[in-house]
Amino acid sequence: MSELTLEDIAKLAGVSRSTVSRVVNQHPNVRESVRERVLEVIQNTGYHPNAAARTLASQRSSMVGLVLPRSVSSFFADPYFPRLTQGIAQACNQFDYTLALFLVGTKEDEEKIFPRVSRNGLLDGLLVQSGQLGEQLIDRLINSNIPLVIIGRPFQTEDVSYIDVDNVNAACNAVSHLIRVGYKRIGTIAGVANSTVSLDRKEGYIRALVERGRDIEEALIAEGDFSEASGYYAMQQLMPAKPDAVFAASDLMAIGAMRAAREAGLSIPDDIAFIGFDDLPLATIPSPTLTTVRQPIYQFGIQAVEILIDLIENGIKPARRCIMDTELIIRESCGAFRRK
Amino acid sequence: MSELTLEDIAKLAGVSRSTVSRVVNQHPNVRESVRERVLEVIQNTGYHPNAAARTLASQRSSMVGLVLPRSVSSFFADPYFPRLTQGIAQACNQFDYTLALFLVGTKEDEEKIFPRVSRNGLLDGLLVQSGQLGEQLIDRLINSNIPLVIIGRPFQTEDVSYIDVDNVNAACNAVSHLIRVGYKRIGTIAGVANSTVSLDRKEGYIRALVERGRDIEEALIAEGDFSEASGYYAMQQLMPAKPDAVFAASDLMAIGAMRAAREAGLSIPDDIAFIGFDDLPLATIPSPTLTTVRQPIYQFGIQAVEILIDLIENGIKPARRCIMDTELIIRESCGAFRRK
DNA sequence: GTGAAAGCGCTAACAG
DNA sequence: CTGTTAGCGCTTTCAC
Repeated sequence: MSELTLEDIAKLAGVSRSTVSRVVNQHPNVRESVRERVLEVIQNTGYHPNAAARTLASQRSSMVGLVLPRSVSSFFADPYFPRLTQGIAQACNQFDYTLALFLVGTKEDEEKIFPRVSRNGLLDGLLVQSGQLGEQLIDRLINSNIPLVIIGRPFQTEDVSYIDVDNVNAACNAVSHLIRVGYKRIGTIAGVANSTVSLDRKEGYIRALVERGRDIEEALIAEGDFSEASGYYAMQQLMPAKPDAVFAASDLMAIGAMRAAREAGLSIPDDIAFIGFDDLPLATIPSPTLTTVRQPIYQFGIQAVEILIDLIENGIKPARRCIMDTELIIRESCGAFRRK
Repeated sequence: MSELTLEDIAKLAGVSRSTVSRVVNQHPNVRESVRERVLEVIQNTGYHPNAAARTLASQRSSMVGLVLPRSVSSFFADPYFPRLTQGIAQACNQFDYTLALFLVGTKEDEEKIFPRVSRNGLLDGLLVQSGQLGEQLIDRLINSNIPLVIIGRPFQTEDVSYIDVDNVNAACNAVSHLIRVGYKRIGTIAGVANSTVSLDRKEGYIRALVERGRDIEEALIAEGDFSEASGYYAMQQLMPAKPDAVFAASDLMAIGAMRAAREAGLSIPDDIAFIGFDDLPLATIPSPTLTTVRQPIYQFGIQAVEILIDLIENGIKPARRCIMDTELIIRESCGAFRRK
């Protein structure tokens, strides 16, 4: 089919190239009759403007990139990322942007990818999942001055646009709920310590206990990597401290922890209660179903894109911030329905 | 930083634009000393060629698209897709291609996306997940003559490059295994009927039974949509027919079915055995662990990209085909370890 | 409202 | 081996 150019269409419609360009770009200054004629030719020929030429001339590609850094790529096992990606892709469709996906596995990948994500790289803007410590990619990107939205609170927050949930409060609420229901020895399975999410959720856990005058016991704090398996192992570590409730920093870890508890002969939530974080669809599958902190993951993706497009179209200063709400979804695993 | 052009670098290095271009593109015809000098300037300035200009001039973008059509987008809940995407992204990194991701949710999305994925759309080639009936997008794409690799056997197979596993054989082997272990009333939970995967796996199920002279009972055949929940419901439908083994067309459905069986008070694999398909990481989590047909999902992605690049660089004729091997992974749920 | 003309930054013959 | 010269297909002033 087509290898048609603007010039060809212009000739066929009996107008100049500029006029066709105006029609294509919905520019107002075109006589209605002319517009119709041109549109018809475009229809009939199945013409589509050449994206590269357009990008070169207009300095706009209508493409944004999503960068999922090193530590994250393996997390692709966590439904969180597909869901986030889906929200982002959905928003891109809606706003007529194309989404480029960069999974950064290694330091080497990072080098390779850099030219493609920095200015001149065919991208109008960038979404970067972060919150990792020592993410030097982020610093380079910030310096390169490309519109950039960080997903998850970054360590350095000056002059950076980002979107996040209030992890501290969310975690604090979840743990407070456990206290309210009557649990005494509440443990937590935190995420890897080099990320803001993990730190914030752990801080929320601590805050809830401190607010009620409870002691913080190191033996009641374990660490996982957000995976099911890590939740399972973390729970085994917690066991000797005899927790009667556990707040896990992700649903997957909560589910792994429940598995460990069940294997150890504990009954949920009578012997031990659990609360997770995310509210993935699979939270409703185990029995008992999982009480968890709902994050609006999909909305998160949509928002991120909206902010990015704002940055692209209206300049990157001042930095935009967006903190989204969470909600404690009470199901069976926290014992609220039984103990009360 | 940089808004530098080839021209600038040329001036700084005291050579012509073409020479710089040659250096950048690793063209051999450059004197070593000159190359070094140019390279140094590039280093110092942090110059990166403008991708749009390059694409326009060379008619190559080094970008490929991955299209996940309508029916599939919701399936993003199935770890299969993230895993596949990961393989593809990995291969793209390796071969220095950028990956554009298109999640087609609605018919409307399809229209919007079309210009961006057809010729002129900034993409050198396309990977399309398919095997759906009535995927008219595919036909349009084939006609548009863009290098295209279909992931999953498409309905129309003439002149199309695709990559798939031998689903018929794989399913047949799985079911034969159940027969060998001694199960008598083997049911299946098939996928939605409008896809080649579902059809092929169901055919394999039937073939295995027929080969052993067994009857096909409609009441032992249920249908799901590959999700956990659909496996759960399909199992409930199967229950009245009293199957003593079930082959499910996906791990997720197998897990859902096992949940239903357990709730009905059946013990696995003593009362009823299960085999899944995919071998997702979560197949090892339930107890008993899930026997399943392993697909090399990640490798699948890598292969697909390799074929696509071959198509891009060496022309799209003749169509390439690639059928990958599967492997039956025997764990606990099929009862092989107990019954024998 | 419309056309002519000048690039956007790069690649790729073609001479030399 | 290197520089000169055309474009790639489109957007965007600037006149008319």
